[in-house]
Amino acid sequence: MASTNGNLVTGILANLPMFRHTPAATLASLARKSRTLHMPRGSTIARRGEELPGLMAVAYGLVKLSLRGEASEKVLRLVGAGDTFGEAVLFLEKPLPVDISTLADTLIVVVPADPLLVMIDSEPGFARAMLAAMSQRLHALVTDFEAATVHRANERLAAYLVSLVDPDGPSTAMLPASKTVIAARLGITKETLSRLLRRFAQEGMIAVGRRQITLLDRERLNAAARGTG
Amino acid sequence: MASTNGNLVTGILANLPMFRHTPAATLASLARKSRTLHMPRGSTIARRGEELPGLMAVAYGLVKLSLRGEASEKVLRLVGAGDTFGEAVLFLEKPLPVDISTLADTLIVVVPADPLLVMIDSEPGFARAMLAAMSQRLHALVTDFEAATVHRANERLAAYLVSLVDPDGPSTAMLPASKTVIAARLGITKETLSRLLRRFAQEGMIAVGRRQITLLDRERLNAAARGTG
DNA sequence: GCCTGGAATTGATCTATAGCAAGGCAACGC
DNA sequence: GCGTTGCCTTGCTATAGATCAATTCCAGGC
Repeated sequence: MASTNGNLVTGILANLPMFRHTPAATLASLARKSRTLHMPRGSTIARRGEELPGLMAVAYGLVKLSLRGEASEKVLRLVGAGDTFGEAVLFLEKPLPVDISTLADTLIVVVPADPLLVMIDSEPGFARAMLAAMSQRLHALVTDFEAATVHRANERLAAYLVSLVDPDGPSTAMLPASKTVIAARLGITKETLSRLLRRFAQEGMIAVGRRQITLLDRERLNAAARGTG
Repeated sequence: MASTNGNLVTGILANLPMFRHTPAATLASLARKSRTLHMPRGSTIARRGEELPGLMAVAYGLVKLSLRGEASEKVLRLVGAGDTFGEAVLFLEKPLPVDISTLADTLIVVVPADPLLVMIDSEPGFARAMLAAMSQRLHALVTDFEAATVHRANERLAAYLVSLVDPDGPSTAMLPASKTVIAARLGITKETLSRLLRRFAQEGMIAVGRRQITLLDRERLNAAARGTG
């Protein structure tokens, strides 16, 4: 469905870091070539092996990129409002290496590949913004890779909990998804997550209430994240 | 040390995929601004937290990018002749997330960041080549991530062994590094690697001689890599 | 040829985390 | 209210792979 509400789409694009320095006119033109994709919670957007119709920007909702081994799954990334995915497959002939689905009612802006490729050559600074975005993604992946391979489950969880809350704000945060999904994100089973949360709570480091987590002792959590606890 | 042998450097750069479509004159100019870095086996090129002086292209030798947890280490990537590293940190303010050292006597061409950034804006097609290179890297990392998190040690090893040999060439290949390093690359200990190799050999899937590996049954190896064995 | 040091093998344990099974709890429709 | 349906929790057991501890195997230097 071609968007009848160009302003909305333009606004969403304008707030993405990679378009921070793109002139308004160019952005409006890009928005006109884009379309929106509305998906209810639990929909499959694409499966491993398929292709993506363009760069995907999440306007609202929550998208899950995951790897599936028989039975269990590993969540590679959760993409929320104001974030994008699909950059890498734009510039490559390769098919998607992940499954993509929604964890909430979600609106996505689909920016087709062609105008983006044109912009890379014509719009000064855009290529660099895109490279910076991809570098960031690469960096984040390396960090996750490190967590998954050299740190243990309790360290990963501690680091994750700390990352959930604003460093100098209140110590309370909501989990962005169900504990089952969070567990898959952390590369552990829901059972292990449950046990670790209880242990942390018993040790007085956190308090848990449904999806709400309160950090009671950030010092010790940070130590635990480093394996120094 | 500024290179006194511009031809050599130009040739090395010309053979990198990302410069495939760069005009010879531009390449020569870039080569003039580059320098070479000769490091004996076992040298540390940079440590986590430091910065890199530019894009690093390996002319000959072998470079190891690794993550270190106390005691054990995980090898993220082995970079051989004709390959590059350090792209991501060029476009980001972030420090290196890995330790970098040489596993053999190595010559590196260091291409400083500034002229590359200029080329991104001025040289049509170069930005896209760079984006393609980074996409490839991202894709490879996702593949490794999947291997490390959803596949088991024997599956990872089977997949790795298959990837070592040319699909329609001879069934024999040399390990690119010591078994200790290969083990760290696969995210297992050298002891486990040793046991798995023996098991594969006993089951008639491979033959092992020092660093030489011969695949005797690719079918079963592929099955093992998929966990279907 | 003989030593010497790093790499590889092998065996004997140990442990973190998975897997299974059986509830428990909150939310929602009727 | 009261089942039904999805999470989530909790206890028990199983296991892949790590860790510890000896050897053994080479390759290179003298």
